Amino acid sequence: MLQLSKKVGYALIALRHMATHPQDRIFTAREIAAACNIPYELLAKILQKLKKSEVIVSTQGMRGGYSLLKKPDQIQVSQIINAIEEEKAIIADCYADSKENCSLYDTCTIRTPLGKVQHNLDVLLESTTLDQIV
Amino acid sequence: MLQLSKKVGYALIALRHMATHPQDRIFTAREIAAACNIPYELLAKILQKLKKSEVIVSTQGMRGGYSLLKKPDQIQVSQIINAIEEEKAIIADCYADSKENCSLYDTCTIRTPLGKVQHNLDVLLESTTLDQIV
DNA sequence: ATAATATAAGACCAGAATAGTCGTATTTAT
DNA sequence: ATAAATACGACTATTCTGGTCTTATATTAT
Repeated sequence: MLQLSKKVGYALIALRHMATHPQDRIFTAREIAAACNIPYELLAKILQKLKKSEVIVSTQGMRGGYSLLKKPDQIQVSQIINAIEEEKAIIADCYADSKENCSLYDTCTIRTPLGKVQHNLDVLLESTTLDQIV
Repeated sequence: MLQLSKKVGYALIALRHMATHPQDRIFTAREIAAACNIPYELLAKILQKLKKSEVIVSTQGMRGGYSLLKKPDQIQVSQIINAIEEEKAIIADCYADSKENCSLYDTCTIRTPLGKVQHNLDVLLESTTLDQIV
């Protein structure tokens, strides 16, 4: 519960691997998988998602691979999470879908405060960048 | 991902229901379930966990039920989560279990920073209390 | 041109976690 | 005694996740 998935963990480890080497280097998925002991096929999909989210760039074909698009201090943890866990609300929405179900009042007073918690969480994850993890 | 479970949501909704009524009232699980449109058996187990974690108190037998043990501003969101999701790490640990797996260096540099994120998350959830959600 | 090496993409499966149900025991007021 | 409530644990079904496999496409070396 409220735990980062293994995929996000793998993403962080892989990005860290890239960040701790010269910035212009190109890394193949296979190389990172071997170095970090991550299942290759799984990592390949993770890297593809990171590419779609413009965290890294790829060059296809022989001698291809991936490299960081931004500097580590420009890559937010929230961005990495969102790249892999495509767009879910961090905090659950209110489950009651009509006024009568849950509340005697007209205004839903649980959705908004939960949203605040979510927002605070967002801010926290946005303010943490890759360089703080490397 | 990084989403509160439905159970935690139900717990929050139920506690909110109790907090918006006179503090000395006793609520039956069935009453709350009906009012908040939550499956009764599921809510019953949730309330039992909240009782074990001393968020609410119960009186057994006929005319029994549950009532808040503390005032809403004394009930932390983190306490509610922990009551239901028995003791899990919020942020993933480092998955590499030996030096060779992940890093060229001796010290694991990913565990500690992630721990910082986790700590910030803990602080956030501890500093949010039920009264802010009601 | 052809072969080799790489990303790209999607189907597929197994195991874990979650949500929800059911049955039964126990407590207590009437 | 009986009715109404909590207490507790087994069970099921569904969803999520991690991981694998297959195929297609792009690029480069030869």
